[in-house]
This record gives sequence, structure tokens and C-alpha cells, in this order.
Amino acid sequence: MEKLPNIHPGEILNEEFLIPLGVTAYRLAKETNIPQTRISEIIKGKRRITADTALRFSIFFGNSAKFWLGLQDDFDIENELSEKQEEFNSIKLFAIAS
Amino acid sequence: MEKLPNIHPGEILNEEFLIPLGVTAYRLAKETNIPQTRISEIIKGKRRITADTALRFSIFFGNSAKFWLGLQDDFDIENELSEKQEEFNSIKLFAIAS
DNA sequence: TGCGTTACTAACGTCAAAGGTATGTATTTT
DNA sequence: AAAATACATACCTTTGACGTTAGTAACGCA
Repeated sequence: MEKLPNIHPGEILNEEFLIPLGVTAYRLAKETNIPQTRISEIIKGKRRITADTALRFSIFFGNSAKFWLGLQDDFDIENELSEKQEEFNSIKLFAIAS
Repeated sequence: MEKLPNIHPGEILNEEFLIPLGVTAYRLAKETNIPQTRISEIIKGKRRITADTALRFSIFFGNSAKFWLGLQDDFDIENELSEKQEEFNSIKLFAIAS
């Protein structure tokens, strides 16, 4: 198994939505009433997708808020896993006390 | 439509996992290597489920990290929606510039 | 009875990040 | 030329995630 580069939600926003649809970050900011800085930082992977952001995106793009939060979750989970492998290995599955 | 009380993830942790399985918050903290305060605050709805928490829970309970983060997402989305209805109403679906 | 484990809460303190406003600098459009 | 588009940087505030420590209480057992 290769380890995927772990692509962040901002990259998907840009490459799967903005570019194909011909929407600029500026326009997205204006139409969703999100400050430009927030959009800019999300695209650069410096900021997370929150529920507020997810809802605004979902209304504008016509998809679901869970899609956007799901992207963030996947990204977070992958990052945590690769950072704390050993830590997590020490946790054992629940078992009823004997 | 009635508005559901919007149940937070900690409540589900407690009522759907801890109580039925007979696991105390104290034991969960010990076995997942999470400080007790974190568990306590999550159960009381004062703290969110993060990727770290979700992964530890999923290993211990034998389910997925996305399940736990999904609970948090659902909760966040509901809260945002009820708080910012009007704000979101002003956002319009994307349309190609004419 | 007294010690240790279990169980939970409350009170600090730190650091990261989410949020906004303001500003700067191009480029395009009118 | 003026206004709108497009994007980035800097600064500030507030929230919240995190941990450590300390405190209380109840139960188990030797």
C-alpha cells in the first residue's frame, strides 16, 4: 500500500469545484458571506472546514454540509493516524471484565 | 416537524455505550489513555469530539472514527442551522454567470 | 478500621486556531 | 480614470482543546 499524500479539503474545494466551475475564491467569499481571508487560508490548507463553512459551501454548491465536514474528518483522521500510530497500538478493544 | 432536542455526542457515548456495556468514564479514560477531565467534559457536552478522541474511542469500542466524528458533525450542523437560519437564507445556489 | 482503587468534578494554565477587520497590490472592467 | 475583481499579509480577540493538579466521595478488602 502506498501512502496517499493526504489531500486537504481546500485542495478539493479548489480543484474539484472552483476551477472546474470557473468560480474565483473572491466570488465564493462574496456570495457565501465568508471573509476572503478564510477562503484563502482554507485553499492553502491553513484552516479547517467548520460547520459554518460547510453549510455555506453546501448551500452555494448545492451539495451537503456533511460532504464538506466529511472531507475534513478524513483528513484529520489520516493525520492523526500517521502521527500517533504507536500510541494507538497500545489501546485494546473493550472486553467485559471477567 | 418538531425540533429534536439536538443530542450531543457525549450523551450518545454515555447512554448508548458506557451504560449498556457497564463501562465507567473512569475506565474509558484509563484504557484509551485520555485524561479523565476530557471524558467528563465530553459526557457533559462541554467539549467536542476531536479526531484524536474519535480514534481512541473507535479502537476501544470496535467501531469507526468516522462514526464519532459524524456524531459531532451532525450536532454542529444542527446547531449552526438553528442559530443562523436567516443568514443562510441569503446565500444563493451557484449559477454560471450569464 | 484503614488503605488503596475506583469514580468523578473543579480549578488552574497554556497554546493553537477560528474569527474578524484592515491594508496592500495588482489586474480587469466600465 | 474610477470602480470592481482578485488575492495576500498583518494584526487582534476570543474560543476551546489540552494537560496537570487537586479535591471529594464511595466502595473493596485485608
